[in-house]
Parts: sequence; structure tokens; C-alpha cells
Amino acid sequence: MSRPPSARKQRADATLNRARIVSVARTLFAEHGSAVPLTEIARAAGVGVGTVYRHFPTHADLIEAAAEQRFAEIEEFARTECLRAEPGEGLARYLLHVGEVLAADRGLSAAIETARQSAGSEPRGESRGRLEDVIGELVERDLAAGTLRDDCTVADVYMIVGALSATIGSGSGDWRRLVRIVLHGLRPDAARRRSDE
Amino acid sequence: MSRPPSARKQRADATLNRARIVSVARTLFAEHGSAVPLTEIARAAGVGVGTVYRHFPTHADLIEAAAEQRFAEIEEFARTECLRAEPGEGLARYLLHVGEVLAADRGLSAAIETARQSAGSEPRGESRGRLEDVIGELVERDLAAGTLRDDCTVADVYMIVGALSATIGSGSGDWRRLVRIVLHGLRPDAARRRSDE
DNA sequence: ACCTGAACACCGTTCAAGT
DNA sequence: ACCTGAACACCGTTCAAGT
Repeated sequence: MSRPPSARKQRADATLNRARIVSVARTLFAEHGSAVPLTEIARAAGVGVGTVYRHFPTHADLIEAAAEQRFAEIEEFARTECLRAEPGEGLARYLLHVGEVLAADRGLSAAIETARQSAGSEPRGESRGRLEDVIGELVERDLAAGTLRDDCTVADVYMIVGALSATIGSGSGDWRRLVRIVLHGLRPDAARRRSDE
Repeated sequence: MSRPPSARKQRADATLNRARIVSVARTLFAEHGSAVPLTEIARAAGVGVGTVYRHFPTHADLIEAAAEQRFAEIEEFARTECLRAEPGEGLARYLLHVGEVLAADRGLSAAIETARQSAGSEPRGESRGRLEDVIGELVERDLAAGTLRDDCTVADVYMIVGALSATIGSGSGDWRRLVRIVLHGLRPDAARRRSDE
């Protein structure tokens, strides 16, 4: 489902190995963070190191692949829970949920950070693109409900998620409080409600 | 000035070497981030690797020592510029200034992150303690001026600086905008002005 | 076409020998 | 008391040999 058409003719063992590597990486990253030695992943997956490199040339590729599923899950949540929530509550629900997921999966923070690096240039995983669309809808919905200041953008949400990820990763501080503060900061200011250029 | 009384009898060359190492580390960290090989620092300082380890047993110790001066500078700024600013503008000035410094010194983010790790347990550098005091005054002053919600605390400021540090370090996103959003989020909400609890 | 794992490079850390 | 740098350990990455 994920393979581009040009690379269709894969050998059966190759496909299986790839799946095994991703599966193992997902577990180990979630538990110990994304700094797990590649050798360990290879051993746990029952393949040689070279095989890991063949499928995932750079470290970031593997991290990305391991995170794909989480992003798909988050997208699903955003569609079913956030887009159908009380008008104006979508973003709040979204940020709190992302926080929960980040807190439960230490490897995901790394995926978010490496995604940052290649911002705009690479096509990235496919879940990512769809997720971006949903976030766009989310923002527009809350804008219409009047709970967001009118200059709020998808880029803001990405920046905030990055900040949130770092806060959770560092383990200190009450990240839920940060979410509350930021959400409050994104509300329209009663004072400048109608002027605005 | 920084040495504890018990370790007074240091040999002249040891003191000099220590100073050289810190000086070199400061430059290299600022330029390339804190991931610079220790071998390179040793070479640039004109000492053997063993000497670096003798003075700074852990990597975090060196990062901390290199950052000390910056923290002192930030403290100075906080005292002269923020504590004497327009009432209610102290924290805003502080966060913007810290952002500038972080943007100009790539190594400082690492110092802030490692400071996080050992939060509460270790005595840390001396500038750190004094800085914490100033931030406390800053918060109280803005609270009195009515520009901060009454549950705002020094811990909030630390969490925010951490988030800011990560955002700047990742290089993507408009960190000044994040500061603006957060500051807005820390303003007292007109609606819940007196009830509370 | 794909896999394996030994080989190489690099960096962190220690420690015996030197002053 | 302190310094040096070779030695060891560990991990990332490549590539010749195998199926």
C-alpha cells in the first residue's frame, strides 16, 4: 500500500524483512527513544545490518517509517474526534491528544524533529500530507467558531507541536499547562476584535 | 572566583588549562552546537584529552561551564533592563532577549536542556541560582502590574524558555511569534478575574 | 536481487607512563 | 599534582562475498 509503482517487483523476503525491521524499530524507539543502536534493531529483527541500510539509507528514513503508523492514528483521531467536536474545541482536543501520544512514545519526538529539518523540501511520508490537510480544516473550523485569532495558521500548530514535543521529551514541566497557556494565547483578543487593518 | 575553598591549592598550569578549555568550548559550542568532538576541543586548547576529562568529568559539566558566562550576562540584562522596564513589561522583554541570545549561540540550548535533566538535584552553576531569583522578582512585578494571570510561576517561565530553546534550535518557525502567543496566553483572563477555585 | 557480517572509520573514555 | 596520548570500547557505515 505504501510502495511506489516503480518499485513493485520486490522479492518476498525483502518485503518481509522491511516489515520486520519497521515493527522492531517501532517497539524499540517507543521504549528507549530513537537513539537505539542500529545493530540492536538488526539483531532483534533477525537480519544483518546491511539489510537495514538497504531499506533505510539514512537514520531519518527509519525513524520516519516507524512513525508513519502513529501519524495515521493521529490523523484518524483528528478526523473522528476533533472535526466533530463542539465547534471551537477542535484544536484543544487535538493538542491534548498529540501530547498524550508523545508522552507514551519516546521515539515520536525524534520523528517530529527530523520532519522539521526537511520541512518543505521532501515529499515525506504520505500520512504526513493528509494530516496537514486535516489540521488545516481544524484551524478553519475553529476560526469560524471564533475561538481562534484570525491570523492563526497551520504553521503555528506545527510550531506549537514542536515546542510541545520538546517539553514532553525533556520530561520536566507540566505539558498540559503549556497547552492551556498556548490555547489561551491563540484566542482572539476582545480588544482588537474588529479593527485589524 | 568560582572555585570552592576546599580546592584552593591548584597548580598554576591547571588553572590556566581550565580557562583555556572553557574559552575554546565557548567558541566551538556557539558555532557548531554542543556536539563538537571533545578531541577537537582538546586540540584547539592545546591540551591532551585526559586534561579535559580531569577538569570536566562529564560532558554536561563542560557545557555548563561554557554556558556560565551567558547566564551571567542574561542575569545582568534581566536586572538592568527588565526589572526597570515599564511595569508589566518585564517578562516580555526577558523572553525576547533570551530568544535573541539563544538564536546567536547554538550551544546554549544544550546547556538549557541538560540543566533540565538535573533539575532540583544538583547545585548547578552559581549564575543559575541568582538568575532564578531575578526571574522570581520579574514575575512578581508583572503580577503586581496585573499583566500576568495570578497562577503564573517561575516554573512556567522555565518551561517556556525550554520550549523556546527547542523551537529556535530546530530552526523552523517564527520564534518571536511563539513568544507573543505565550505572553498573550499568560495574561489574566477578564472573564475569570475574581472567582477562581 | 537481496542478504550477510567482517572491516573500516570515528569518537568517547580510561589509564599507564611521564614531568 | 597534573599532563599526555596511546589503547580500548562502541557504534555507524560500507562493501566484498555469498545465495
